[in-house]
Amino acid sequence: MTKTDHYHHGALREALLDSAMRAIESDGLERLSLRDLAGTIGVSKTAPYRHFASKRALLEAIAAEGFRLLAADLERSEEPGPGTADRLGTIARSYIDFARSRPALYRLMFSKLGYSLESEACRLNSGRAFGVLVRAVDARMSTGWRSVENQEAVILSVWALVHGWAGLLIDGLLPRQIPAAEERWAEMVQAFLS
Amino acid sequence: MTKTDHYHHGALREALLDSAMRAIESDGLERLSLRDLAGTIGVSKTAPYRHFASKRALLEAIAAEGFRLLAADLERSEEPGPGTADRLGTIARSYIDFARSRPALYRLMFSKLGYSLESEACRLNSGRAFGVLVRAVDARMSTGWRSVENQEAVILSVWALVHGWAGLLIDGLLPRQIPAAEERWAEMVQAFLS
DNA sequence: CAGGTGATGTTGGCAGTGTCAACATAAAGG
DNA sequence: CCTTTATGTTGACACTGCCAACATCACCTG
Repeated sequence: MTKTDHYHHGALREALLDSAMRAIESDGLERLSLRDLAGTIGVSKTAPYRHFASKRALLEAIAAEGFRLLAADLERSEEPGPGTADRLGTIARSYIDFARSRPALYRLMFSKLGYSLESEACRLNSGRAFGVLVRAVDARMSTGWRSVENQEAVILSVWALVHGWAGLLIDGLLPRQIPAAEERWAEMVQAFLS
Repeated sequence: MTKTDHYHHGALREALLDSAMRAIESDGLERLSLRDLAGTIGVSKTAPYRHFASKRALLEAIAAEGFRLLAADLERSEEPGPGTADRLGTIARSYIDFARSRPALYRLMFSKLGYSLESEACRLNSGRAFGVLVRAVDARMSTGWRSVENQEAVILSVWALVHGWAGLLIDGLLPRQIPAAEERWAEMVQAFLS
């Protein structure tokens, strides 16, 4: 035991979040163990409790981080660029890419069992993500349209469609030869908005 | 301890499935404990292992039962009756009603963490449920249409939409004043199919 | 620069969990 | 009647989240 073994880790909170996200992605959420996590990081079994009041609190923080990442991805695909033509399509692709690249995190974010909603950070960042969708649908529909109610329903429909598709994809319920799924999505929205 | 306390329960398997379904619906899936279950039923902690190889096996059986119930509901709403006009709408309502009345079960069915797919019963009954959807979309589109590929994409789109909406509903992500959600659904499909 | 104070990490322990091995009971069938 | 077999019980093990008591160290104030 050299003197350079730090008694204090220095960035345990970040290390925990990071390790936990990696762990749920590789072994599944239900196999996540705080003790294992601490062990892997090289810290004692109860050290995490100095940064998170409970396992649930850790998961809530992870979900919040997930919404932050999702919002960031969506906002990036909202920026003006080469593919500005079909902005909604681009956003949808980002959304589904996110769910696909971090399926366990995505499931956790919408589990409600329930992490998510209770935390302020979750509400804030999911609001940001939702905002991107709202703006995109707004832009597409702005050519004179009906009630606000109607608009809300359309937005939710679009969200439900993409969210549902993401779910089917990451839960392995789609036949293998449907890479065209996302393209089809674009058609659907187009059809609906006309 | 009277002599009439049966040493053998008689229908433990069914009692376990039943109690477990009730328990996950009232306390959440992650709080389900085999020992508690056994205790509530009035049997020793390891008795369940005579009927299920593991907790996971129990959950798989529950998921299978869920798909059986869902398939039954959907098939019932397929029968000729008063509301045969908009069959797809009726089926969608059944689907969403199912998810809403048994949210925890519905989540378990699509968890993949993962129960579901591996079991034969799950595959069979989810196939039955999917068949109902296929037939309904078929009927609606049969007025001369494009490729089979296209048809498949449409079916999956419809499923994704309803599935996604169910998810948003049971995870409490929809603003409270959207009871009109299901009606909007009908509009969307209609729009898409035209 | 001394010393105390608060944030961070550790040790030991408790109650609860899924699961296995060994044993007990009772219903069924020759 | 006696054995077989399905079913249920007991005891134990390794693991979990979490709490209380203690250790270490960075930092601030005198």
